[in-house]
Amino acid sequence: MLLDEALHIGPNCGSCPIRHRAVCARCESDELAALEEIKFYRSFQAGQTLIWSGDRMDFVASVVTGVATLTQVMEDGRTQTVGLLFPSDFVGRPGRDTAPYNVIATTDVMMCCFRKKPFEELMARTPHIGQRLLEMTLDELDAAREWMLLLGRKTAREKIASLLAIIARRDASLQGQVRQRQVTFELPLTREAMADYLGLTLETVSRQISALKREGIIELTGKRTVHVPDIDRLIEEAADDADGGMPG
Amino acid sequence: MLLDEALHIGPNCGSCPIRHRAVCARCESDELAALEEIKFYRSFQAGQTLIWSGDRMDFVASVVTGVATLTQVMEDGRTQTVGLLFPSDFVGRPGRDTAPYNVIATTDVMMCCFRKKPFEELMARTPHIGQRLLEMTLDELDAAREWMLLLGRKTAREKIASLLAIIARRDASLQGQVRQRQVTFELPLTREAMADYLGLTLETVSRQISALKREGIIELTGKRTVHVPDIDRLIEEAADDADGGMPG
DNA sequence: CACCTGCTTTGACGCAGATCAAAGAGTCTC
DNA sequence: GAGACTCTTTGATCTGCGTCAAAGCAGGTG
Repeated sequence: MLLDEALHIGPNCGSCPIRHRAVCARCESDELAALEEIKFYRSFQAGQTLIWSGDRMDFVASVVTGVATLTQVMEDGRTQTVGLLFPSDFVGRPGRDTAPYNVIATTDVMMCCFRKKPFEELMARTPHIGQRLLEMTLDELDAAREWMLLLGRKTAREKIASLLAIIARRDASLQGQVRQRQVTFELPLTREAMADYLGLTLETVSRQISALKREGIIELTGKRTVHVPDIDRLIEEAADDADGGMPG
Repeated sequence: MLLDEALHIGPNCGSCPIRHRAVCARCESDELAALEEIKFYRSFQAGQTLIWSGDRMDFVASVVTGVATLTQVMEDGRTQTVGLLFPSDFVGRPGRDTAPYNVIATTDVMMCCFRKKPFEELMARTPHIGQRLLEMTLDELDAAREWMLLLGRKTAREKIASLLAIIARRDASLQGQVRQRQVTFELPLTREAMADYLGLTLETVSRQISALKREGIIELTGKRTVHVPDIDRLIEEAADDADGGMPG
């Protein structure tokens, strides 16, 4: 299924689904042409580790379709996910050559990769790429800090509600939808992956999801399809101030 | 005392203590001259809130001396510090005009401020500033993600040891020291500020510090002066892999 | 079909860290 | 130098979440 998409995406940036959100968003057609020269697609299956922490990185990349996680693992096995990568998110850091985290596909994933050396040279020549990357990095920093509040101070229930709200929001924005009261989406993560992201155990994740279900805040079809009858109630459970961190 | 320093720092970037680490690090002399035109110094006392979350920000700034925190506060008062600002660290975000966090001085602080509008214009013209800011933002993102591991997965004791190790390291690097087995430094934070950064209560912070003292891993003179007889033992307690996150 | 294997749910119990409470220690003011 | 204030330490108790254990529920395979 993902391979089909790959065929459709082809080598032409003009028809790329993340053209206007990714690191290339601000590029003019000549800059885009230069990027096309050094890009290549790679696809991965759900569960595969794309990049191992400590490995040499000879490319940087954008997620085109699918979801991946950035995770850190301590020597004794304790695991913390430090970032969720959705379509248009950027992987890798210009000017560094070993990966600091594991990157793991949690669904099938398609990546648009650029060889690192030429990408860095291109960045030095074309300010639009660096500008966009700065913007995206600042957004990621904000997201990381929002997550620090979650990890440090929220209860298990608030953590789950926050995660569901964030996935619902990203899912909607990918489809360019306006904000709606009801939403339905697929969970791109196993209970264990959620636990790793939320700083919980998988048992606690399961129990809290059951509790939200019991109280009618969410409805499940199978284990992975979530329906939220009233998004505001979910956001209330997340204990975020204001609007739950809508882009602004 | 800080006011004395302010007099000494004066308008001349050439003699600035953070000249080679701050956002202006890569600037040539003409770029520096342009920055000097729009800069001004402000100093604050320990405990003062420099910036309130939600406030309009009409400047960006570098910390010259002292330490400040970035903190988020939930509606019910739960507080999480999401960043420590040491000398040379940057505050504010070009292209955004309301502050997302409280910025609080935990010691007396001197800031080198730039009016936002002219700074943004300057950034558009001089790539060196944007490049350096990207580099610094990527470093902050790494630090935020390291902190996510701490908040999500470390024990109270490991959290305290990690914080002490980080302060010791930043303190040493500010004085350009090589790595030594023994170090002594001042804690720039109250127990409560430490708790807010570590996702703990102040009582737990106090208990864990007492425990580390009892076991000879640290020694205290007064409440704030910490002597570490063997930094490697402290890093071991922090449960970081490898070298405890030395710059690399 | 029976038997995997991976993911999830639910239950019983224990503990690290939170909460509540009180007292010590340093500094400032009058 | 007595009182007030802030910061810190220490003790007693409580609780949310982790740990350990077992069973349910797909989907895949011979």
